[in-house]
Amino acid sequence: MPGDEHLPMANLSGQPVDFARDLNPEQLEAVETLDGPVLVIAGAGSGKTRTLVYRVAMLIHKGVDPGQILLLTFTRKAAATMLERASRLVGEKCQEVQGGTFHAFCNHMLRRYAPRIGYPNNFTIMDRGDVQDLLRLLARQLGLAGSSRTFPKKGALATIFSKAANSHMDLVSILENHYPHLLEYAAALERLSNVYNQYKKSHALMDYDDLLINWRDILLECEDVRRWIGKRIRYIMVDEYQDTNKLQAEIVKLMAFGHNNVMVVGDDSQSIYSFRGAHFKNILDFPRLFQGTKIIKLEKNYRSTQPNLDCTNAIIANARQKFTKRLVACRSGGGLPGLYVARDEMDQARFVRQKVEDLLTQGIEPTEVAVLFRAGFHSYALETELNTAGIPFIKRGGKRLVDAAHIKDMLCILRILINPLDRLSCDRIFLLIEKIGPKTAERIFSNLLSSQDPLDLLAHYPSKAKWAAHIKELGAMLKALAESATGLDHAMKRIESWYTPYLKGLYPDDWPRRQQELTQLRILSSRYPDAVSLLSDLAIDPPERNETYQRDSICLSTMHSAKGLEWKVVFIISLAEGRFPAPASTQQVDAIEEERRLFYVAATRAKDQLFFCYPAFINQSGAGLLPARPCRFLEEIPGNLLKPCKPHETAREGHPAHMPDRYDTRACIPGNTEHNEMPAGSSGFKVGMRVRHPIFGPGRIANIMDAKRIKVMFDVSGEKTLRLDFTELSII
DNA sequence: TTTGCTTATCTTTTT
DNA sequence: GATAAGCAAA
Repeated sequence: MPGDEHLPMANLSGQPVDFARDLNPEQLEAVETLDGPVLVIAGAGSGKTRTLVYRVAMLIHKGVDPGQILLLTFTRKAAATMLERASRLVGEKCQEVQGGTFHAFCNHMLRRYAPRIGYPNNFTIMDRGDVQDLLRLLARQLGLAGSSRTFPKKGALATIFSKAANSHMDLVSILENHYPHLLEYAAALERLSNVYNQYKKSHALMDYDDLLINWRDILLECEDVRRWIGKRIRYIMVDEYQDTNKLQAEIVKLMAFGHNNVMVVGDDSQSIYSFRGAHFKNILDFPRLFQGTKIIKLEKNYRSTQPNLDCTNAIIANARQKFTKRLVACRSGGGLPGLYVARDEMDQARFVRQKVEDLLTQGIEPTEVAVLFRAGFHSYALETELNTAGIPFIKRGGKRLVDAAHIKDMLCILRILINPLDRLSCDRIFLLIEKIGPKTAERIFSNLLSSQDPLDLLAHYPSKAKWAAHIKELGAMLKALAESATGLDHAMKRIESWYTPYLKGLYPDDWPRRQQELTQLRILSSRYPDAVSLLSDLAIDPPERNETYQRDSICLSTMHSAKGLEWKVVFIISLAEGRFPAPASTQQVDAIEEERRLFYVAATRAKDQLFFCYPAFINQSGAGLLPARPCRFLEEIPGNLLKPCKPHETAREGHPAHMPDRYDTRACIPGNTEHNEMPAGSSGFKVGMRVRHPIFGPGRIANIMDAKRIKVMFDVSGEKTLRLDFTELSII
């Protein structure tokens, strides 16, 4: 690239940006292709972010107005990080670049254009919990709720409706494809779905999907908006494109009206959000959506050391779907990833804690250490361990601040201020008051419905019942807040002082802890001008629960939330069957393949050191402590690519006494399977046992036909009948 | 009608 | 180990 053509840019070091020096040829090509559709297929750790950052810098360098650049990423934080890095290259101008998530951007646009489709600008966004509550209410009203024990639960309902919305299919096809056992309820679900959609429209409510659907519809129906946005935004970039769905692809296409300057970046082997309607095929469909797409592949891995990459390659090599690229490592050196077989989850937690302590004394920054796991609750034991050891951590994923009951209570007051006839919020608040149950709450609400001024009615509620005084107090506060324009800050303080007695009554044991979270909420809300923007932001971009701003915290995260991040040292824990892959995913081959990609995502987060860890005994709900096998993906990694870790000497002292003596941790190390090989023809097999075949892989015994023949349902290749005298089946 | 008590049931992942 | 649903008493 001829550097002298470029005006020198003022980066922080005072040196002009040297694109050719800082980027490899493929990255450079992506950065320099400014016009037309571009698809960048980028492997894990291939400098995806770097490429996007430099492209933003290049666009600005070429004189593009920063306000005309849109950077859509998976989280708002990711966008902020990228723009911060870009501003180090080209200065402050980057702050004008539009950046954020799809949902946040759609929300932003809808606050302006919602009236086009019959919504007010101050519509309320429902999070998943709100949707579930509303569905339960509507199902009850339709008389569907108690109709049968097999009627889908509210969570399942929300998932089904959302899937239909995101994948552009009608309800019946979704049921046929994914939930055949619910087909008998097709008519009822259809009715519920219609009622739900109508209710949302008539009550100014939108769920996450509506943010996308409604913005898409406005773009489709209003040519002037389409033209306006096409002029307003000249360059669109989308990160993590493998995790977008059809709806989002449509929106991108519509917004690129008139210029088609779209660059999407993604990795089909890291697609882990199919439950949200994403499919890795979407990224491969991009060239068909945009004629003349330039395809660039980034296949060099800059993040990980070779031994780590050998492991991750082994994981993805067994995927059924063969992926579009092959990763080559750039870094050399580094030790083998460690494998620790813990006795149970307590021991696992101790191991991680001790390793972390070692690392910290070695001078590794806490922020360079992460512990990853499949589900939020897998880290409970570790959290306790770290707390007692005094090691600060932040947890990503799992329970959120806005899920806490006391936070919801506070926010419901704000919602009532925006819309006094918000049925669910009113219910929630009325039920706080003593002697008001479901029936009374409903009666009060129906009175509100038929009144001219609902808040005024509350403030002077005509009733001699014990609870009436509390209702009046509530009404008076709401009325005062609605009529005064003293700002959100003041309102939050007022609401909190109203709520405090309820908080103490509701949670006599731990109200101080909860009150701290209320303070956290107040600090958070002080950054917002009004309740509408606070509520929509909380719904779209929920803050971490213990965002304590501790700089020196290690990170505990679900594998999903670790997407796009990297650390020097990464522990992946609870890699035992029954924990990972998620038990719910082991029924379908597609789902298992997604779990594999998830494992791949997790393992590729490590720069230097990687530790796999699993407990040999896990606590299964109800059944108590059960022996567990290592996760199937872990077993697929050749034993010579891993280094077994020994437990710490000090850890030994604390061993639980109930562990069987004959249990030998070496037995579970992959590659060391002699111990459990069954002699051919042995009758040691039982129906339901998990077995492994040298070619077909893992499976479950479906039937034992006679002494020599056995039927096995293999996880990947389906049911096979095997002759025991010819095969080497091992129990796993 | 509300409330308090018991029991069963599960636990993916997230914008 | 939290949380919802079910049942009996106030």
